[in-house]
Amino acid sequence: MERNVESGADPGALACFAMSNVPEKPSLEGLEQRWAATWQATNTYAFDPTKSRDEVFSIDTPPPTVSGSLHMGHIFSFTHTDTIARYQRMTGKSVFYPMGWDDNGLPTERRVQNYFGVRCDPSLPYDTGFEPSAREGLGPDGKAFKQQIPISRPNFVELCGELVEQDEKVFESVFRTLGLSVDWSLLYATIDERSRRASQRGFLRNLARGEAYQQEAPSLWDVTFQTAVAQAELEDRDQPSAYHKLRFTLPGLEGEAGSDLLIDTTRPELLPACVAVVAHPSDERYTRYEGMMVTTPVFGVEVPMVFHELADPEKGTGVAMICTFGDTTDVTWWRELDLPARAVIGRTGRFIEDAPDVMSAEAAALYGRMVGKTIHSGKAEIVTMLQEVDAIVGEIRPITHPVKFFEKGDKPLEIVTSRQWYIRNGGRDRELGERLIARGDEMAWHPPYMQSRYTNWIDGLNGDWLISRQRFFGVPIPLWYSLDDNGEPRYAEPIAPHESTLPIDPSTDVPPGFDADQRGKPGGFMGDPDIMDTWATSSLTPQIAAKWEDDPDLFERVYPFDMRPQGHDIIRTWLFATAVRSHFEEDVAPWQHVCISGWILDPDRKKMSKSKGNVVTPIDLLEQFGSDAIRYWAASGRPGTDTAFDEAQMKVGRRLSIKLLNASKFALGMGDLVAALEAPVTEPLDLAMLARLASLVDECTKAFDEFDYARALERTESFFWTFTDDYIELVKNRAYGGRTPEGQASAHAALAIALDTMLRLLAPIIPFATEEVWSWWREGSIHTSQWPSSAPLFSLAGDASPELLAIAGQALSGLRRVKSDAKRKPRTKIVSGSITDSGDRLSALRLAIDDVCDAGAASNLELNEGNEFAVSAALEPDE
RNA sequence: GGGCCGUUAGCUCAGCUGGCUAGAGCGCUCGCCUCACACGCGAGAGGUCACAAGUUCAAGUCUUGUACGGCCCACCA
Repeated sequence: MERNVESGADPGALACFAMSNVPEKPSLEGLEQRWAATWQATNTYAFDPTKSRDEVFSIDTPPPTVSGSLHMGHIFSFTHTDTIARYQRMTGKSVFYPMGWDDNGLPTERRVQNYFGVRCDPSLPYDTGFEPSAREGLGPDGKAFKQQIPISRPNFVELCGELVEQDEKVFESVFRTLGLSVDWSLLYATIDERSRRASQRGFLRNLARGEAYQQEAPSLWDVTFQTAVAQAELEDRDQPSAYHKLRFTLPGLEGEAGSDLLIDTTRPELLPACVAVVAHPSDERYTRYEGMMVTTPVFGVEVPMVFHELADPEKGTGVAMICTFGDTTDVTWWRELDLPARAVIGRTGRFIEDAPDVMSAEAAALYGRMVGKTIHSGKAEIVTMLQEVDAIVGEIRPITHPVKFFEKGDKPLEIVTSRQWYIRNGGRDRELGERLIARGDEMAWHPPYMQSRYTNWIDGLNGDWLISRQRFFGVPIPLWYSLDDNGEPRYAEPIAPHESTLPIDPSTDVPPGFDADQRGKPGGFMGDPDIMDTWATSSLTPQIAAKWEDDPDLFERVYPFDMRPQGHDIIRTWLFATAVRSHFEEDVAPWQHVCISGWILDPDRKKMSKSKGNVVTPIDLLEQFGSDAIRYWAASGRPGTDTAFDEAQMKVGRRLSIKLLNASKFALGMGDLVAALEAPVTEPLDLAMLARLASLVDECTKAFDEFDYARALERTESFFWTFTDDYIELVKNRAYGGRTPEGQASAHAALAIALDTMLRLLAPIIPFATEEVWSWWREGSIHTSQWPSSAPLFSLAGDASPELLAIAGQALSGLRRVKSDAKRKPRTKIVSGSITDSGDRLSALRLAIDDVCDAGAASNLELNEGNEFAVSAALEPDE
């Protein structure tokens, strides 16, 4: 391996042998490329598939979404995982650490649209010659696209694959630069063949066992993406809206004339979809109208007055109109009160052609004024119509209220009735929910309080998991339906492929027993047009990574996984969905340990995000500070804790790495430290340092065993600075041979042992600097070396008091202070002085007094017993 | 409204099962090119541990409550 080796022109000495690998001027620059290449070339992190289950540590990494670029949140949490992987590897485990790319789904579709300026139109035929003419969202004229070119689904999927491949190369490069000890030969992508096979197999098995089912039902629908979405993908956003007080007509009671019934609504445009009005069953203002019909304004449709607990007497006038469908409460009322459906909003978010059939011809004509309009302009139209008949009472009152959005969408969700596939998740089955909650107890949560998010989410579920999506780029639902004589699909009898044929695409593959030319014809068949939700595939990452069914031997050795690292924001989605699948498929929790990372906050304590424009690209930071420095920053963030993006902390990490190089250079300059590793340690100060080191090893081992990389780092770092600032200064003279040969040999041995141990303690956190130093004097990679053991260190230290190092350090500090207060140089000689301290501490200090005198350039130090620690000294005259 | 987390020096945070005279780094002040390191070294200033009550010989550390901040969920008439 090439290195800046000095010429060796110094005719000096054999002693230079040990120095021969140490650069004249150690530096962090270039370590990432050099060592990443070496690790790759020598398969340093290769998983050994012959190891038995108890010798394996397996990690189920959630594949990052390949939608453009990595952000600091990835760097943060992947570093956490990597420190654990490296620790486990050093304890002798064969670490199964695969990487995956989550490349199917909407983010990729959207990125392809923006990048190539296209959109998918499934009705178009495949264009074999299609070449995207534009890149990076710019048209041929260099300006942003005004219009997207429609292309066929196969063309669109091709472009997805092309773009994803480019992105994945960039991702891999960043992760290699960051120093992730991933076994890249285990790489998978959620759209690759193995993932599609596992995903479809998983679904078909859910179907066979009755855990998956289809249903024609109202569900939340994104009108922009034109797909159904699941509960886990929702978020609330505050939106401006307005109360409209509508005048319905109540029937006359006991011969009285009819009267007005006033109803507040924020969605007057859904009036034609009104199927009932609802009040609370104990609300006496309305209970007397039970069983009667009220009349809607404008359309004059008669709807029943119904009663339900969810109607809030305090809200508005205490009575609400039930429309199909304005919100999820409407769906509940509609279902529980067995009301008819009168849909008016179509899948595109516009008013549909056909007026509800309960309308009179006259009403239908009025409805005609809304047909084809968006929700927004439909609302304006109905307000006009209401005003024409004086059916809006008082002012329209603007409000702001939370509205459900698809987390990736920018228009409010509508509720549309459609046929969709679901997987049971306990949302409609309390017993199943309880069993899934119990699965959470089978996992050790780090930090423990994160388990409550899992439990709370299951407790709050209100429906099963909707997994079908009306999109293009993803894993297809692996089913066909036979067509009856009228060409209508028999949805109740789906045709499933045999598992051995997976993966399939029902839009091109032909079901058993049919010919290709029967597609779409009466008596023939059709493929299910939908793809699966991205979570339906990524919930199987343990199975995918472990090569489920494709490699049963591997599966046995890694599943269930030891560790699942992830952010707390995806507990409700990824973690939960994965638990559901493993519960059904393997009847087990998918992991033994769940390690939750926090978020990265910008210095103003806000979550960093692209929209806020406060995102810094990882690669720039890796280059600016060095990978070890960035890893240091990441590893400083305690498990589960949101952490500020802090360049100051990265500088500290860089400083630590550089210091490690320099301190190592000093130690290795002493002579043959490999031989010194076996030499006797005799000096009390050296033994005290080793006693401290032994305790440190225990602390770090315990911390890493508890997945607390941050604690391990903090302890090691703290010791390291004491080591360099106090210990090295104290023994420097002795190590150079300023006292006895025995004292020198003892110092060399202690330096060698301490360096060897500290490098290994730091290796999981700062793999580059430690590997660099390791290469100066040790064989092989530090990352496949053994994690330090405290026992030999305790044995060496014997009954030496670890306190001595601190006592001597304080004495030295006192001597320095005298010089600092006198504004004299640190090397100024102390001609006489005294140290006052307790008897116990003084008797300890006596054991290292020569080292203290040497480090302080002091002679004639008196030790006086007293209550207060104090140092006084007379300095040599100023020149 | 329900749940969870946090509140310790100007800033970012340690402080594990209660025993400290409350620590670190950054920043700040002063000094220093000391033969590993000026991408450095040394010294120093700086805190009634959010507030209140309680348990205890002893509380930053345990209990209860309050305030403030954050996150998740529920709340769409």
